[in-house]
Amino acid sequence: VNGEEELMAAGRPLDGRSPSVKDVAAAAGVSLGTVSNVLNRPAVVSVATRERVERAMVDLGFVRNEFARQLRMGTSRTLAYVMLDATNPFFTDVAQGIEAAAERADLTLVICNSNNRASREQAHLAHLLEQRVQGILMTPVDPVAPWIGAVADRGVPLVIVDRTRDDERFCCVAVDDMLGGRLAIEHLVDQGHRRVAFIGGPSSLGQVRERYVGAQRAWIEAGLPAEDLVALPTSALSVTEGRGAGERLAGLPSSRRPTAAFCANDLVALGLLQHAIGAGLKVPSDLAIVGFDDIVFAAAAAVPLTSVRQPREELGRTAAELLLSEANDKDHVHQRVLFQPELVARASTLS
Amino acid sequence: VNGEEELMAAGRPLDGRSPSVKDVAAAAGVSLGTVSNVLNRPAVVSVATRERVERAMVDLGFVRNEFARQLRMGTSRTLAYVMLDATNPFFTDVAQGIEAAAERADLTLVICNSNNRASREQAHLAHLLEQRVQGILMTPVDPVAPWIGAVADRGVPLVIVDRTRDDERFCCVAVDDMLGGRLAIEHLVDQGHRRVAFIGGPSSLGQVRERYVGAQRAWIEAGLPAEDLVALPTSALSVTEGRGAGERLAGLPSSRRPTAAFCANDLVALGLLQHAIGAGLKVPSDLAIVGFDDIVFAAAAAVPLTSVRQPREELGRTAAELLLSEANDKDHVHQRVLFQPELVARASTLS
DNA sequence: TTGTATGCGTTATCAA
DNA sequence: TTGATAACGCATACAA
Repeated sequence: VNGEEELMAAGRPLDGRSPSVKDVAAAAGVSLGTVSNVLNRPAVVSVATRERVERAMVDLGFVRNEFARQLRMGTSRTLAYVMLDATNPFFTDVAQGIEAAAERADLTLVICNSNNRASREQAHLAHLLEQRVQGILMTPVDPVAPWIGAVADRGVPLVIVDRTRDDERFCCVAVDDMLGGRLAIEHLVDQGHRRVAFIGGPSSLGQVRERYVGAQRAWIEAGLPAEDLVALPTSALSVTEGRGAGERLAGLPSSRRPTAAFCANDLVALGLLQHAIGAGLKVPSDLAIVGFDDIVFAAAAAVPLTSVRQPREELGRTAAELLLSEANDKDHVHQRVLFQPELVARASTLS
Repeated sequence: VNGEEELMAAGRPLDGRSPSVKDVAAAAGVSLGTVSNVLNRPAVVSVATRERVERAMVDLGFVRNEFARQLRMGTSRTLAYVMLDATNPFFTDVAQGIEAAAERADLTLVICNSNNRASREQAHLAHLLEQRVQGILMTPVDPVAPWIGAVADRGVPLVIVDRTRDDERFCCVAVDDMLGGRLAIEHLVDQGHRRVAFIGGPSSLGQVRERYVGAQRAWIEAGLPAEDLVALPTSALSVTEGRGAGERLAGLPSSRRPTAAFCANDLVALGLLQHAIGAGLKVPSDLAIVGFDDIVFAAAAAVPLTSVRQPREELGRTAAELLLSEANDKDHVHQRVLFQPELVARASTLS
């Protein structure tokens, strides 16, 4: 009788849907619980039946249904990183650091790209909450957006990466942008520049503001007149915007034209550099350029780019570790980690 | 009695777990089915109760459990892209194209990074199958890996991006790498080069092989001796490997040293360029360089890089559209789409 | 060592 | 218009 059932079960068609533990159980002639044991506590089941079940699994092409599994278990094994701009190598390096930490903890990392749009960010966040992810790392479009706090309020561990927000509800891992701005300006002043452009935007980006403020302070402390640090706002931190800024810079009357530019990131700096060279300017003698991030392409640029280096992978790794700490340690206390950037001087400022 | 129950329900603690439809129903004093209706067919429920339920939802901070939802529905609303190398701007551009198409179809895209490792790729794929994703796009480490066919056999729509494989089970979207290799070599021969290096690897990468074969054919057809197209294998397509290849190139006896290099991608080309400039070589007069992909940083390089351009976003978009077609159209027929690359000549080869 | 029964949170089918 | 109830596939406590 048992054998007959087995044959019938094995022959039963699955009409398109993928085989479940129940199907495997039927095919192997065992109970559903035994199949589950094979999956989760193989030690507890006899070798003979285990082999029979495993055989049935491969025959049927059984694949665990993660939804059912995690519905039952109540928690998922995935981490998420909501990235600000997937085309910026800085963030992909941060993601590498996160991924390394996630892999060590045997968690899967899914990466979402908000592409600098608050609406996308919000949509991703909502989706991730519905997915009951273990935790979320994010580089927000705007760190003070209310929905970020809402995530933390729901009890989902959250870590802000490369931004800060004075909030008791989550950890932040960032780089001291104000110091970065200071380093850039001190270097340019050291090199003898007395009129400098700050290029970057939009000013809604906190890191742009902070880099600018750091630059301003260093400028004032050097005893230079405030109006000689001229801000050229851009609408994004991209190569294209950098090129555009180059045009506007060239359009300034020579009396007011800066001899150096501090760009809010390397993409802008590379765009500016590209435009400058195209316009026949010599870098650094006609125009010195400092970038920010020290992405891998900065050193390979037309003129190797002086840049403010951030510890990219370490940023990601640390953020992931804080997230895991929050998820696992009952007495985790939120921290605000601030890394120190360092200036890497190259040909774009060294005459 | 009803009011009393409502109060009791509202007061019931959730001991940490997030509120479910049941909790919402209790808090709103309605049945579970009504809550579900509010979520899925709001038109069918009266305004008064709907508002009461919605109020209860925000009060409790209700968030749909995607696991339960999709367990019930049988299918998820997510697409996945298993990327080969997240730090290569080429692939992030492809991902942008995919994402655009996914967004239009109201699907969420999750990005996984195999980081050039077959084991990671396999792990990601297994996880995605367990997640019951609607479909998978991937740029495989090795297109003939058996587990790729296994995915298709399970009935999960799959599209190979930027690689080809002669297989009836899925679509491929790629660029004619052989033509790309041909274009690069024809251009270099046009420029008068008679000894050229092909730099790239590992040769297990089909696209490296194809670009090489295309180069070889064009070389032979130009009537040049086969041994004057010298292959310098690398162990990866990275900036670092490009620099290393530069050293090996410099180490060749001058009689056998090529006057030009065709690199299997732009990262290698940028590394080579960096090394060449560091070694005091003039590009292109001492060494001409052609890259592949035309990533955004190619034009901004130390010497703007001649490169073979691929339609990156279009590649991604087309792949995603084929995937959606396979997922939705009953009579979808698998296709092999091959885009034509084009050579973009810049200073690194133009004297 | 194996089988049975229950529930996770949701949607869908009924009946009321 | 609403409420009761049955799956979805899995893991587990408990019974055998």
